[in-house]
Formats: sequence, C-alpha cells, structure tokens
Amino acid sequence: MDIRNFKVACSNCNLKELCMPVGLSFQDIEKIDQLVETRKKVKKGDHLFHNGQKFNALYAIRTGVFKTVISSEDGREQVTGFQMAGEVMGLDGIATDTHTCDAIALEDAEICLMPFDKLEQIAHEVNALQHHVYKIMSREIVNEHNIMMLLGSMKAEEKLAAFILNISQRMKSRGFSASEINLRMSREEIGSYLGLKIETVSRTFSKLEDDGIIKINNKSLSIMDMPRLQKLISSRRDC
Amino acid sequence: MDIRNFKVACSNCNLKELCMPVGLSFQDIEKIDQLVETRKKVKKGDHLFHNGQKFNALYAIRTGVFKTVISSEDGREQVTGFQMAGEVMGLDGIATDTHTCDAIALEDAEICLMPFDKLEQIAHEVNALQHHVYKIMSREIVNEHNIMMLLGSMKAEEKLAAFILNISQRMKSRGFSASEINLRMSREEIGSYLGLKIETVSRTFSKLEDDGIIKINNKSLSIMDMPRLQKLISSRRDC
DNA sequence: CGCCGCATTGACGTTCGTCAAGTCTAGTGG
DNA sequence: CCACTAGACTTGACGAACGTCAATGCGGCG
Repeated sequence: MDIRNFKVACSNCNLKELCMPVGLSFQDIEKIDQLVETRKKVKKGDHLFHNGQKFNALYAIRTGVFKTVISSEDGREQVTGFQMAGEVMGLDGIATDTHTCDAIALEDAEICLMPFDKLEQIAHEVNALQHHVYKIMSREIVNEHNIMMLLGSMKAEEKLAAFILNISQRMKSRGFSASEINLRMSREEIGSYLGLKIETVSRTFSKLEDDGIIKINNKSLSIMDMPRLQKLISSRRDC
Repeated sequence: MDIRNFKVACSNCNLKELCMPVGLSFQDIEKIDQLVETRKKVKKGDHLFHNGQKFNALYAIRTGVFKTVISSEDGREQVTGFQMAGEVMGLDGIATDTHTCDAIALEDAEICLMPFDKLEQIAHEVNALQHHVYKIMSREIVNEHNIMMLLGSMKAEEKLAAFILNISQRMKSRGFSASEINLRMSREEIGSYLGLKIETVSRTFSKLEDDGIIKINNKSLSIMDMPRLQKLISSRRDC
C-alpha cells in the first residue's frame, strides 16, 4: 500500500456530487477542503482496513471497487456489500471505535481518508456537512433493509436480477454504460453477498443467458433485455 | 393513539443508560432534557409511523415492543427488526426525509418523540450528544450486518437459535430474566424476520423442544439449556 | 507446456416451502 | 358460564429449490 501525503481539494473533485453536500457557501467549501488530508492507493486484493482494527477515519472511494466482509468466530464469512466510487466506507466502526468488517479492494483503487475527529469538528462548524453525514448513514441503513428483503424473501433468480440491476444503476449514475458491465467480483463473492452457493450463482447466470436476458462471459456482463430483467424482481406469481 | 403533551426529563428516565450519552456535565443534561417534547402512547397493533410518511422525528421506546416492516410494490413484506425499550426508531427516514418502513406496536407501548431539527440543534451545542447519535446509527449498521450474515448463511435451526439468544440477551440487559421470555411477536413475524416460512419456524421450535433445549408454549419461551443453544450457532460442521 | 484458480455443468440429496388437515386459544355474544 | 368462531399454531405428506459432491472446461501465468 502506497501512501501519498498530499492535500486533495474536495471542491475540485469530480465525485463531489456523490460525496458531499450541495449548495454550500464559499466559506463552507473552504472548510470542507481540509477534511481529506491524505489520499491513499490500495492494490487489488489488499485490505483498506481489518476487522478489529482501531477506527479513526472514514474512507471515500475515488476509484476502484471494494468489498466489505464480516466473519464470525466459526469461520463463516458474509460479503455485506460492494462499494464503488463516491461511496463511503467505515461507518460501522463508529459504534465501538473498532472496525467490525474487512474492506478489501477488488481492483487497484484510490481512496480519500477522512479522519473522523476532524470530520466531527468541521461538521460542528458546517451544519450542512453535519446533516450530510446523517444522510449518508441513514442511506446505508435503508440500503441494508433492502438487502434484508432480498436475502429473506427472494429466490435465486430474483436475487441475481436484483443484484445485476443494482450494479447497473450505480454504473449508470457514474456515467458508465448501464448495460455493458465489467464485474469486479468473483462468483463466490456474489454468492456470499446474495446468500447463494457459487454453483447456484453460475447456474442462474447461465439460465438468464439461455433466456436471452443477459450475456455473460467470465466477468463481462451485457444486459440484453432490461425490461424482462426488471420484471423478474417486480412480478410475484401469487395473487 | 393518545398523545400527551407534557415534558419528560431524560435525566430522570431509568432508560437513560440505553438512550443517552454518559458523563455529561450538568449544563449539558439540562439541554438534553429539552429534547423530548412529547411522550406518546401507541396501542397494540397501531402504527407509530408509516412507510412514505414525512420524517421529522426519531422515536425512543420507553415501554413496549415494536416491529419495523418494509414492503415492496409487489406485496412482499419483510420484518427488518424488533425494537424494545431504550432503542431508537426512525433512523431510516433521515436519508430522504421520508420514512421507508412501517413501525407497529406489538403490545401497548409508550415512546418519546424527539423532533429531529431540535436534536440537530442540541447536538450542535453538545458534542457528546452529537457523537452519541453517530454511535446509535453506527450500531444499527453493525446490527444489520449481523442480520445479513444470519439471513445469508445460516440454516433454520441456527437462525432460530440466534434469534432466541439475541432476544434473551436484550431482555437480560434490561433487567429481565434471560431464560423466561414472553415473545410478543407471532410465528409469522419471526419467520419474516428470519427468512423462513411460518411452518418452518413452528417445526424448528418443536425440534428444539424435543431436543430439550427450550420449552415453548404459544408465546412463552423458556431456555432450558443455554450452552447447547449457543453451540448451535457457533459450531460449524465443516473443518 | 503444465499448473492453478475460477467457472461451468451434471447427478444426487437435503432443506425448506407448499398444501392440507387438524388443534389450540382468545375473544365474542348469547 | 358456555358455545361459537376466527385467527394463530402445529403437524404431516409431498415437491421444488438449492446445496453438495464430483468431473470437466477454460484462461492466465510462470
């Protein structure tokens, strides 16, 4: 891991719409620019932080994709999410001042390190930032409710359709193609995230391909029939 | 729903260890006492708030048990949690200024209403409260990660064991018996929460009873063999 | 070239969902 | 107080969905 100790201005960042509150005064923007004190590169496969590690900063992703994983004593592992540019990691660490999951880069990545005490201090001076932090955390909670719905009440095909659509939307909102997607995670990681075994993930991909809804070749995924994909998760068979 | 418009002092509340930050100065405590402006009674089966309703307050439970439920357009429902005294509801509403789930009382209950703008204002003046709100939200995120693990990688028996132990611990930390529990939720609600059908919940309860680990009669649950119950969720069969 | 990790595919078994019948309980009204 | 009913719970029989095990394919890399 290569650490560069140079300042990065959030006001110049092309991701600020994703990360930062909008409609700030010039003064406020100046303050927020002090928030990110270092940028950090993380190589594919490397940890950004570990379960059990002392918490002292949040991390905003500039480039690259991460996964977060929790593990129990008995060796069970669960991927709790895939994070991409503009998203914030480490919120779970605030509760106990200790990170409760591992964050691992799925490709070479670059993140902005925001020391939490500094964030609290600036948030104290800039109400809009304060409110923004609440919103980010709340969004995470809402998001996880949706994953609970997915894990608790969907079948394999529905789960995978929801997963693909979710990735697709997030790529689109970042200016990438919504239908030509380069998956960064393995089948096993997808399976862990969706509560499925790797074979089921593979089989379900194959089925969606046979049905002409997607094309998948290793990690490159094309959505061929978006409407039918959406139908898979919004139509229940029971009346 | 019966609304009483009288002030309640958090400093006098016997739940303050659960709700509020500790180690405050006298001045800070005075400020925080202004936070809860109304107490509200909610009858069994009534909604505290609805999905889609405008968000403007958080709710701390004084007495009673609630469930929170999200539902998708296609009629799927998922219980996202059961909340008891000292726990805070409504955090999901901050993100979009709209509640994204229903909160329903499982028994007659009493809650403290904390207007969110007021909370933000007082939090601005009292740093410890500020930090405490972060902690509460972070705790919620960590908690939901654990539920994801449960939903994603556990079998029915393990899920139910984890559920019982979770309830047991929370009862204990509130001064109730850890082994003699009065469940407030139906089998169907438990099933929805755990990603199981009602019949599976019932069967699994019966199996745990046959094994001598619990006794269950309708809604009254006794834990007969705590160690074995704990073993169910911490021992994996694979090496 | 050969190895290794990842992915796919098939055959089979287990778990859990589905359907259906029957029991128990609490609440209601006579 | 009892009878009646609706809703919640239990139990059994069966089948579908998914996990497990195993064989095979495929692409990347030393």
